Order: sequence, then C-alpha cells, then structure tokens
Amino acid sequence: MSPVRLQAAHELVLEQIRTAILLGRYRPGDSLPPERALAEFLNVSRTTVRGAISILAEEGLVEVKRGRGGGLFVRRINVSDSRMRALLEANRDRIREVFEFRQTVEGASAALAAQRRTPGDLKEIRKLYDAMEAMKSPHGMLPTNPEDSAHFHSLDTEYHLAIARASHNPWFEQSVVLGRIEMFRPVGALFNSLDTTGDYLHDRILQAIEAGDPKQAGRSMTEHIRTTQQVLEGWIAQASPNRVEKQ
Amino acid sequence: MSPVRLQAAHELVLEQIRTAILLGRYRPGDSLPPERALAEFLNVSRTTVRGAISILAEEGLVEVKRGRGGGLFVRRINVSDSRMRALLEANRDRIREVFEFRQTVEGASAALAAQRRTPGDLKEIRKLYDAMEAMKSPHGMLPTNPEDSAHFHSLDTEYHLAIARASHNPWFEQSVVLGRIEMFRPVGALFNSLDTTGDYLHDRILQAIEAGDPKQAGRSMTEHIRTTQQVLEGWIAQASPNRVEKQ
Amino acid sequence: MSPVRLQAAHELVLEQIRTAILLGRYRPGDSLPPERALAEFLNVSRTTVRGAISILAEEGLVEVKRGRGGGLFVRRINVSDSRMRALLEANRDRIREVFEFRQTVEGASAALAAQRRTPGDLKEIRKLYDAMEAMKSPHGMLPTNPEDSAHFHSLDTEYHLAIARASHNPWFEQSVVLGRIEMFRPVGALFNSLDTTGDYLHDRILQAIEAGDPKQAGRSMTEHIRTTQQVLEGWIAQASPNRVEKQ
Amino acid sequence: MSPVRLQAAHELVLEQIRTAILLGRYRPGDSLPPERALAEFLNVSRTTVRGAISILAEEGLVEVKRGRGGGLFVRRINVSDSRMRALLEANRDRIREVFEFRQTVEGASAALAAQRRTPGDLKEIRKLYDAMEAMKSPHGMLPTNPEDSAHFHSLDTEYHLAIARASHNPWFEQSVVLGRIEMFRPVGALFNSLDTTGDYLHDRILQAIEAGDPKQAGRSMTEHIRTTQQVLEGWIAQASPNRVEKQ
DNA sequence: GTGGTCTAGACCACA
DNA sequence: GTGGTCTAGACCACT
Repeated sequence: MSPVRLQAAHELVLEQIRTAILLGRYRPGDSLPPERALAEFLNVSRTTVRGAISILAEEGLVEVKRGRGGGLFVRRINVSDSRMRALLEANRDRIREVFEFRQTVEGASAALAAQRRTPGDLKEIRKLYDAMEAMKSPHGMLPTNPEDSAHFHSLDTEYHLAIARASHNPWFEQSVVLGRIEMFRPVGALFNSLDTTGDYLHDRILQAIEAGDPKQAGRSMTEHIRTTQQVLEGWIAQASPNRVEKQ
Repeated sequence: MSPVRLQAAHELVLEQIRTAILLGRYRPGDSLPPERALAEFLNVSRTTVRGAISILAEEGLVEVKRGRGGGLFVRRINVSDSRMRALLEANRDRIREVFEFRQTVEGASAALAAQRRTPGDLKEIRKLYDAMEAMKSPHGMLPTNPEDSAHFHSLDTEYHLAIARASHNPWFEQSVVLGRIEMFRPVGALFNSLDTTGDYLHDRILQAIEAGDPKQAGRSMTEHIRTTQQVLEGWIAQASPNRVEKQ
Repeated sequence: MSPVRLQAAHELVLEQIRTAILLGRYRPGDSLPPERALAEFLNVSRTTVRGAISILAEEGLVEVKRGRGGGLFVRRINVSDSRMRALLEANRDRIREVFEFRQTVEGASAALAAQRRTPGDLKEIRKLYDAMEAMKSPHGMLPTNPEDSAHFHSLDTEYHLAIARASHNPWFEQSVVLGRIEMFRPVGALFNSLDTTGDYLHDRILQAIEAGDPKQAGRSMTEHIRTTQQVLEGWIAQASPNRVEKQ
Repeated sequence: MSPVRLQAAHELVLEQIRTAILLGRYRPGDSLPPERALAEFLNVSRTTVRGAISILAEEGLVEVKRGRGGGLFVRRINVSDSRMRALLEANRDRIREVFEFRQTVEGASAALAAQRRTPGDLKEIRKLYDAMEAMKSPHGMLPTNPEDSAHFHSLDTEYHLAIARASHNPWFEQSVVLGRIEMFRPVGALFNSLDTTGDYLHDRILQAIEAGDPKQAGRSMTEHIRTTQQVLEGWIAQASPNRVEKQ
C-alpha cells in the first residue's frame, strides 16, 4: 500500500486548467473564463480558483491582467528549437512509452468507433476533419505561422478525442485523454509552439469509421500514431549528434 | 471543465485498503497490518486510518477484534447466488466496458512482455503459474472450498500483474491494475466468494511469453479475457429469465 | 498588540493632498495639479484620486471648477475667531503635547544642523529667511492681508523643514514634518487663516547655524517654539472666560 | 507628493507581530498566541493573520507546529559573531542616526517623566529595575547564557518604554518605540542573541526620576544611550581591521 | 485544541 | 466588469 496524497482543491483546479491549456482548448493569447465563471464551472469558491491561478501565473503559463478588459490570458511562449530538443531528448523514454500506449488504445478506440459511431459522432468527427482541411494551403501543406499552427494542433486534439468518444467506452476515452496530455507534458506549454501534428492518414481513419470497418480504422489509427512518433523522433534526433547546448 | 471533487484523506485510505482486499492481497480470515503500521505506510495519522477502518467495519468487509491477539481481520462474506446475480446484472454495461478495455490493454501488455521479459520476469510469472497448477485437483479442477478459491483468485491476479510489469511500460501496468480493480468493484467484497477466474489458456500465454512470440501472447491473453467474460456473463444470465428477486 | 486599521487608497490620497495644503505648499486660490497628474504622482488610478477630491470638495477645502480654465482650487476659508478658539481649546492637550515634542526635536535638529550644514543647506535656509524678511513692512511687521499671511506661513514651514534637513538625520527630518503637520491638524484647513507663525528669533537661529554653534542654535530654536506656543495659547485664552458661542 | 502605498491588512499584522518579537515581548522558544486569538486581538480575520504568519515562517522568524501542543513559536537563531559584525558594519550609518535620535527623545522623555510620573509609573519602573537587578550575578555581572540574556534584554526594553510612558506625551512614547525597533531591525531577529544592553546608569536614571529631577534624569538617560552606542560600536570595530569574511 | 483549507459573500481599485 | 483582498464561519487532519 502506497502513501496517500491529499489533493487540495486548488491542486485539482490547477490540473483541470492546465490540462485544458495543454490540450489546446485555450491557446496562447486566448483568455480563460473569468475567475468567477471558473469557480462556478468547477464548483469551488473563487478563493480556490485563485490559488490555482496564482501558481499558473508563477509558472508563466498564464498571465493576469487587471481592470476592465483584463482577465486571465494564456501566455505565448517561445522556446528555441535546440532547447526543445534537449527537453524532449531527456524524456525520450517517457515519450516512447506513451506513444506505445497511444497506438494500442487509440487503435482500439478507432476500431470500436467504426462499429458504434452514431450519426452525431460522425458529424462531429467530419466537422473537425473538414476544419483541418480548410486550414491547409492549396498544395496540402499545414499552416506554418504560430497562431494557425496552434489552432490546427487544437483541432487535431479534438479530432482524436471525438473518435475516442465514438467508441462509447469511457475507459478508452479516458486513456486517450491521459495519453494525449502526457504527450505534451514533458515540455509543458512550450510544446504549443511545436508542430508535431501532421495529418498522416487522417482521411483513411475517417473513411474507415464512416464505412464501419473496424479493422481498417484500428490499423490506420495505429499507423497514424506510429508515423507521428517517427516524425517527432526524427526531429529530435536531427541536430543531436553535434548539438552544443549550454545548460 | 468539470466540477472537482475533494477526496478526504480517510476516503483515500479506505480506497487503498479496499483495493488491497479486492485484489486478493488480503484474503478472508487474513489479518490486516495493525493501525499504527497502516498509518505509517500510508503516511497519515492514526485518526485518519481509524476513520477508514470504521467504515470498512460497518460495511462488514473488515472485523475489528480487541485485546490480545486482536487486530483487523478480513471477513468472509456469504452472499446468495441470486443476490450476486442481481448486482452484476445491474452493472452489466460497466462490466462489458471494462472487459473490452482489458482485452485491449492486457493483450498488448502480453505481446510487449513476450518481447521484453527479463529472466527475472519469466521466473516470477512461472512461479505464479506453477503455484496455481499446484492447487488444482489431479483431474485439473480448480479448488472449490472458499479458502482455496480465494487463494487461487489472488494468485491469478498476481499472474496478470506480473505479465503487465514485464511489458516494461508503466502505462500498461497502470491500466491493467485499474481494469482489474474495476472488474471487482461493482459487487464490492462480495465478489470474493465468486470464482470467475478460470485459467483458460494460462498455459498458452506463458508459453508464448517464454518463447518470445508477441503475436501469440497477445492473442492468447485477449482470448483468455474474452473467455472469462463469457463465463461470467453466462453465469449472470443463467437464472435470470425466471428470477424472482425480493428487494 | 492593537487592532490594525486598514487605510483605503483614497484615504491615503486624501491625507497627502490635505497635508500639502496644511503645510502651505498649496495656498488659498492656488490650483492643485490636474487629476491625471495627481494620479501619476501618487501612483493610483484617477478613480481613486476623484474619490479623495470629492471628499475635499465636500469639506469645502477644495473647489472643483469645470470646463476650460477649470481645475482644482484651494478655497479661502474664513472662520470667526471665536469658532477657531473653541476648536483649539478643545484640543488644548494635544497642542501642548505636540509643542513639547517640537521643542525637543526641532531644538536637537537645529543643533545638529549647526554642526553639519553644507553650503547648499545654508544657502537654502538663508534664501527662505530673506524671503520672509522681504515680506515684512518697513517697521518689521508681518503681513496682514490673508493672501500674504498664507504665503508667509508657507515660507516659515519651509524654513523649519530646511533646518531639519540640514541635520542630515532622517529621524529628525521625519519628526519635524510630523510635528508640523500635527500642529495644524486640530483645526484642519481653518488654520490657514490664522497667523501663529511669528518669526521670533528666526534671525538668531540662522546666525547660530551659520556660525556653527550647536548649543546656541538648539537653544534659540527651542525658545522660538516655546514662544510660538505661548502666543498661541495666549490667543486661545484671550476671549475664553466670557466666551458666548452659538453652536 | 509621494506615491501612496496601499498597506494590505496582512502587512499591518505582519508588522505588529514582528515588532512584538523584535521588542522582545516574545522571545526565542516562546509561543505566540494561537491564530484565532491573534485574529481577535488585531480585529482581523484568521485568513489575514495566516497571510502574515506564512511570511514570518518563510523568513524563518517563526516556526509553525501542528497538532495538539502545536502553535506558533519564535525561532532561536544563532549567528556567528563575525557575520553579525558584518551586518552591523554595513548599517553603521543607520545605527549612528538612530542612536542620535534616541539620545534626544529618550533624554527628553526621562526629563518629562521626572516631572510627571505617577505613583503607578514609579512602581512599574522600579519593578522592572528590580527584576533586572535580580538577574545579575553576585558580582553585578549580566547574565550570559542565551535564554537569560534574551530575558534581560526584554526587561530592558520594557524599562525604557515604561519611562517613555511616564512622560505622558504620546509623541515621545511613539518615538521611543520606533527608535528601539529600528535599533534592532538591521539584523532582524538575529540581534536577539547579542547582548548590547548593558545597564550603565540604570540606577541613576531611576533615582533621578524618583527624585523628580528632570535635568538629572535627562542627562543620565542621554549618557546611558551614548554609552550603549559606544559599547556597540566598539564591539563592531573589534575584529574589523583584519577581518576575513567569506561571503 | 492546534494549524490547514475551503466556502460564500462582500467591497475595493483598476482600466 | 475584471482581478485583489478581506470577512466570518466551517470542517478536517494532526498530535
């Protein structure tokens, strides 16, 4: 039996808000809901919300502006590629582990989704797919400026979550969410500025789910995640051999 | 963002102890560690442990004996088959969901274990397998008296967890643990008296892991869990059509 | 330990402005800096400045004129001698106390000033002395019309503060300022119209400081303040016996 | 006009508590009143008190112990003589200034006290004097172990404050308090462990006040403070010439 | 019976 | 209409 850790309410609130940001629901520059609204959503007092916010502000993930027109804002963080690479490389094992897990659970989710998706699920998934398509350049390139890239990243997250929801099994939903958060955790919010998304096989996944073909849906999703992992690992390795990092 | 729920310390302690019992680490008749030891393991005060214990005692899962030779004992609970069936039937969906999840993550765990198991892992897994074999009757029947059945159940749990550990990926380990706890949760401690274990394909799984054959290991594990599920669902359905339940 | 009292921002602003007026830095008829400037000096928002101003306006110490050529103006207040006497008499003890304190700290300040004054200090003190001399009538009488009287009063304050500064000890400076503010506080702005200044021994103080004679400087200053006190107390007592006050 | 600083309630509370400790009203090892009591004395909410306490705890001036028998405790801090000397030397000017001020205001306080002391004042002053005498060794030496030294220091403070109160002029009282706090501030609570007290002329001051001789009382007090200053400055200078300080 | 935390509500300063 | 702070009261965990 392992030691129990008393979770303070403000820690739970912290986690909720941080997760929402890491998942891209609030993007750099966006404003979070005002304190009073957060308190109501989360069913805690404003004091408790403030406890969480003050930690986020200290971490630099959120910026607090006062007065009318003020509020809570997600900060835009720029981090050099080399610094990012160092962080990712230091977490290489954890990244490998989470991608392995994601291949399994997201593959299975997609297969279940192909069997159980309701019309509403399909509509939601296609809407997100179309929104991503609409952001591409005429030649099929992903957006490159930071703002749009972050938006694309956020749509991609919602796409994966929508598929997980269509599995109609809360265990898979939950696992997909946790895996996705973990993927972004190693570098905290910094990751926002990196595009690891790609949309490899997004179309094949969608078609398989629409066609109700679980085998194909599962295979495509697993393949998609494997590809993403390879792209990310390639990017990390890129400058590593002769990298000279000061601290 | 969803409402946060504050976990009281005694609730966390309660959950830890209940989980340990449900996983079979402490079987009916066994004594739990004394309060002081629990308080130390769990890093809380004795007051808090006592709060949890008193709830467990009220639930009837644990019995508190005072004086010399006293302590905390796991109670043996007998519940009628019909009552058990009603409880399980009421949770049929949750049971289906968790088995679906277990098929996926335990299958993948077994496949990874086949690739990565160390000699130590193999030794541990085989030891548990052998212990289970040793409990069978000459004709390969599982033990039937409650005591031995509970022991068998406990060995089975450890067998699954050892395979999950051999995957050397904490995500799978964690998922296997959670899935296994959940499997037993719907009926609380009552489940202790029911044998749903079976050992269908235990040998095939072990052989595949020893042989380093991930495909076969994964398939066997998935199959094993599917079979267990079918046995359980069959048992539930058995008396249902003409069941007459009062209350 | 005594109860703490929370000072609202607008109260602090109020105090600052009132003090500046009571010390004679802004005299009747003068205009105060515009709201925006005050807000900037005081490092608060305009809202807060406005809160303070509105109180001062209600008290009648300040007048707000709108439109072009408008602004904040210190009002000239006339109060009957008998009303003034009543106010002072009600505060007789506090007046005695503050004069006692002033004798001590201003005496010591003057003595230190005699030892430590820089050429710049001397120049400043003499400039203020000369300005006061220039306002006297040919026969050495103090100015009598309200405007000039207020100006003289303001020069006198600066003279005392300049000597305190020349002590080059912040504790004495601070004490002189506080004592001087307090001397004027009992009767609020009304005191502006009363001339209690006198210039008894101003010349002797200056000479002693210039001569670098601490003993003489201290004695003269102490004497000067004692005299001022006596004049004030005499004035208060003057009509008291048969005073008939309607409200 | 200078920027106004909004004093938060917890800052005021902080100041009150810190002052009480610096003045020796609570000595190392003593417990402060419990949070709830402080909140009541200070007429603020417990939340506010806690804000102040958490700062004191971070500073290391106070230690918080939980559970029954817990509470707020003044920490005993030991600082090497050389470190203390460095701190004091860095604040040499501020120390000189405050002693200059103390000579003036405490001298004047003592003189006034000689004229105005009530029987109650005399009794109080003598009681403190006797308590100090009782702590001396048979040969008139001050106590040397840290505990008693701190106690002696605390009695000495109360002795000075009692004389200031006997002046029956709040300006002098307040100045004596501020000067005394400032004397100890440069090195924070560390000073607690240093004995700068001495009791030079304590007897002469008491006799003059009892005899109602203001001149003698003032002179003795001024002399007493001058001596204390010289002793302190001698102690600072002692090892300075060839001091080798790391950091 | 202590400190640790949360709640619900309020008022204020800010822009 | 936002965040910043305080209040009064409550419950909990600790020792």
